[in-house]
Amino acid sequence: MRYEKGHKESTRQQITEVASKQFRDQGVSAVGLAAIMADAGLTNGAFYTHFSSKNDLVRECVEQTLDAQLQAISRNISEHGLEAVLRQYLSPSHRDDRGHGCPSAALLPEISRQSPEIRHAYTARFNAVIEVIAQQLPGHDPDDAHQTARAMFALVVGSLQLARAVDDPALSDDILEGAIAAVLRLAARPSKA
Amino acid sequence: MRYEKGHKESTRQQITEVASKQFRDQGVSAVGLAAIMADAGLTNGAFYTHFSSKNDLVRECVEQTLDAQLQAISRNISEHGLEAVLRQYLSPSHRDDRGHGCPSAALLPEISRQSPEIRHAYTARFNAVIEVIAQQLPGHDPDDAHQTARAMFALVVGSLQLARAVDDPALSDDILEGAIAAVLRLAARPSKA
DNA sequence: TGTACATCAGTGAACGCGCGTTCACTGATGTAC
DNA sequence: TGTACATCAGTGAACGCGCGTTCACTGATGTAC
Repeated sequence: MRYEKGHKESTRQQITEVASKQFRDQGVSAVGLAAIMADAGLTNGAFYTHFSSKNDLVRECVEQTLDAQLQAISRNISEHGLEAVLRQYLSPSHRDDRGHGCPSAALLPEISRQSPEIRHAYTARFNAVIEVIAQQLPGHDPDDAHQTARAMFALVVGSLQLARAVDDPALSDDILEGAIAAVLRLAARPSKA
Repeated sequence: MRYEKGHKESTRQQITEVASKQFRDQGVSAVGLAAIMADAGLTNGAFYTHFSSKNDLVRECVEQTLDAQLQAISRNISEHGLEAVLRQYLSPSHRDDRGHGCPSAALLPEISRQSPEIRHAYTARFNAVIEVIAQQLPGHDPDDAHQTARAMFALVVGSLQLARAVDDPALSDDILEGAIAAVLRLAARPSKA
């Protein structure tokens, strides 16, 4: 072969990584394939030897970034605990680095407008991360733990989005800090004591 | 004049309403001016007698929809109370009608990528709605009321986005119900009792 | 061993189309003299 | 009173450009005989 073994797979991975960053930075519909391919060091036409369509690439990016996030959260929770993960998620450095951050915070409204298979891929991974969070809520009965975990997730995603949207740095910091306090309150308190 | 008095203003309003719906339905960057103008019953070129650019239209839409939402929330809170507003916000009918719903839930990540003036307009109106919510939290001291109000807002926005993104109707309903319970817990409980 | 052919990742130009924006023009009305 | 001109919301074609996608081609390597 002209290229060493695994070359095509690593090129595909390179495209996916570049695209995942650009999608989170600028939004899925605002990024064109030409910009992605140029950033990946390739020309336009090569795209279709790796993906069948832009939708196919978006699905791959959503799946990969969510899988990576799930792994990172699982590892960090078992190593450092839920509160440490929470503080990292709601940190200024995460807020200021959309391109490598949480896909839900960067793309949720767009995900709800994507194709059925992308929404399906999102749903499965959302449930997986909720499962991991729910296991950190031992004071709650199982149903309540899941409900609470979903609310905690919604709270941190919404807060990160708000912290990124407002143009007042002090307010942005307050949003992050207030969210940490609120999530800890939700986590600490079973709804039926 | 060829047109009755107030004609131009009502045309501008018509464009803004059509655009606000389409932006929330499909996202700002996915909607073109031609589609907006066609829906408003006009041709392409007339756009620039009303707005100086697409950015100008987006700013107007963000301002108007947020102002309308603030008025609606204020009125409904004083008439029906915070919990009723909450239940309406997190209702299936709101979830299923993006086009006429909360601009934050439909557009937050995109707002964070818009021009400085749009982010500034967003910030002012975000603070206004937080003020209204904070006044409904009498058990909290002022700083805590604002922090809690922000967390409540982030929670409902994030939950509505999640309820729209997942492809499992039962899960979507559970997200909305769990969010109601969680927001009420945040509202009920001062962080320092 | 040498040669003909198959493979295949990637090139780069082109497809039709829609984008945001510009502009010469229309035509109904109001105003000036 | 009649006529010439100003006003202005809206028309519709066109601008240059980028979109997602297609496709004939390249050229280095592997395989068959």
